[in-house]
Amino acid sequence: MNKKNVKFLTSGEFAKLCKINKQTLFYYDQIGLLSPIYKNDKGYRYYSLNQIELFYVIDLLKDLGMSLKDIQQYAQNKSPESFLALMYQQKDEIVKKRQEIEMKEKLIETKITLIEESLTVTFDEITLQHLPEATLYLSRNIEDTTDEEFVEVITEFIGELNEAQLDTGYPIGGITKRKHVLNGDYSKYTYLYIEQPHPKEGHPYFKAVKGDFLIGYHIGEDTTLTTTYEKLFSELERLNLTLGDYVFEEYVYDTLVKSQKEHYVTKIMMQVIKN
Amino acid sequence: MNKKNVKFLTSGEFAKLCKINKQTLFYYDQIGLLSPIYKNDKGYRYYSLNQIELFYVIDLLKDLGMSLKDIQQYAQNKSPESFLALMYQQKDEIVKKRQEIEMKEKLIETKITLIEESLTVTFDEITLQHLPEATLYLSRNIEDTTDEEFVEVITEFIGELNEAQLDTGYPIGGITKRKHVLNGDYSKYTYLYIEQPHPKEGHPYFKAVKGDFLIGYHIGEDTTLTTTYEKLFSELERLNLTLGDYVFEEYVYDTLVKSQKEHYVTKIMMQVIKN
DNA sequence: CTAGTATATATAGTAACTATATAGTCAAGG
DNA sequence: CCTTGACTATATAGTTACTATATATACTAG
Repeated sequence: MNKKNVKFLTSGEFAKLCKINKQTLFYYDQIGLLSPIYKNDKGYRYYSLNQIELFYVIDLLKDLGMSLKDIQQYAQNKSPESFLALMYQQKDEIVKKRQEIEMKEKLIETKITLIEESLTVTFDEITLQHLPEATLYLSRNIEDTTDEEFVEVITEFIGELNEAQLDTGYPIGGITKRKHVLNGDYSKYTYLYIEQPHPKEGHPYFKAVKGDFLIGYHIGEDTTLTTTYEKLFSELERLNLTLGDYVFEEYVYDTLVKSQKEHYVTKIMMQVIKN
Repeated sequence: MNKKNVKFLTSGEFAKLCKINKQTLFYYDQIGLLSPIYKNDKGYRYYSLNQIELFYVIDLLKDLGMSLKDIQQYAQNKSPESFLALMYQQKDEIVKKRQEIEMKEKLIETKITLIEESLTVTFDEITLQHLPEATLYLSRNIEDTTDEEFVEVITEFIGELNEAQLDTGYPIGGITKRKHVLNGDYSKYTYLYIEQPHPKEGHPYFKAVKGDFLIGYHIGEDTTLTTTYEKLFSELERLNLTLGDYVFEEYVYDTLVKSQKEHYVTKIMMQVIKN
């Protein structure tokens, strides 16, 4: 790229090429990050075509979280070697970034699936269903934790999900043991869990779930859960079923899609044994 | 997720969980984007675990370029249906974003390859090499364009590269026809080109290059290119070679890795025929 | 009861634009 | 030659989304 038929580009043309605001270009010139290679006596800026390469790299580094100041630090002290070092550093960054994006893409897909599914459900019906095998990632036991321990456990749990990219957009649910449910401690969870539709190798604490479940939905705040549990119990009796080892509880609608707590929907899945 | 052993989280705990600054949470509360579900009489904020889902979605939307105001617009008017619509919209966004990241990842890899390669080259040597087949993506003919037309063509060219994701980090080069080179119009390019190491299907204007090339490097500004061209010509004569149809010119070092024009390096590849 | 670590609000500062106001430049048409 | 319209410029103010600081209050462990 050079002279002859390579005319210089005005600020407007170069901005269009870079697909950014002309003012931004002025700003970059002002802070000395990306200055036109030539300024005429009237102060008009002229850029060369190959300066777009530098713009692309600035844009890349910015995208990877580098501040303009840090980028400038490099730009002031250019060399093939330092550029190479910079690229090696940023390679790790971008891999991380790509994985984040991929996770978020999965999150969107899961949310779509879940909400679409939810729209077909009649929340006031209690149904008996056979659930297929599902893999759950479990937290540590939280049956008898103090408040601080509990916070510690969930922080660790959420941390692990992010770390190992196990948060796929499925809701975090709670598992209650039969003995607590029978005791009326409906939400004295023993574990927190998150479903793993595509379980990864090399992660512990997985647990397969399958069997018959009595499924009901609670509409309203958690504090009023009792009413729905009672309905489930009478249905249990009516169908001559015995409560199994665990009850699973998870939000269908919560802060994400409803503004008022009275409209929250909790799904309750009771493991049952047919007599 | 609910009461009993689901203690509320303080602002500090929730911030840690979300991996953000506590101040940011205050800010989100202030603008009404993400408020704690409970505030005690001392003004202490308490968040529930499931509010992290909302935070994740806010974070996602922010990442996809939505402003907090726009996010709030949705948040104020939540419903499963509107959330679903939002997710469908953002799915396209994130696919675009992922492709951008993938392109930038490739860009980094290419830059690494190119710079490493360049570090092994002795710039003051002229060599005769047989170049393998390479696929180039060409611009429209720019042989006899006016300044405005030229700007139009390169804007279109760069636009196409972005559009079709053909900018892989390889430099944009120029092709000069023999007749112009013999005329001394060394940089009266007929086409601009960019190498496509992994050519995609369905794109026109591709051109395969292979054969014998006399390769030299010019150190310094474009305006002094003549000296290197002269050296190449005398080498051409010494080796009893005839100039082929095209000469390729591309930057090895430019604005990206060198601050001063005197250190720019241009690679000149003359197609030659052995007599 | 005190020390240390939380929490809160209020306000100011920052990065990276982004918009506006004002003025100079330039090429094309009447 | 003059005017019109589309460009260019600088200077400055405004915006978004934090981020830091100062000050005060509250909880908690020894």
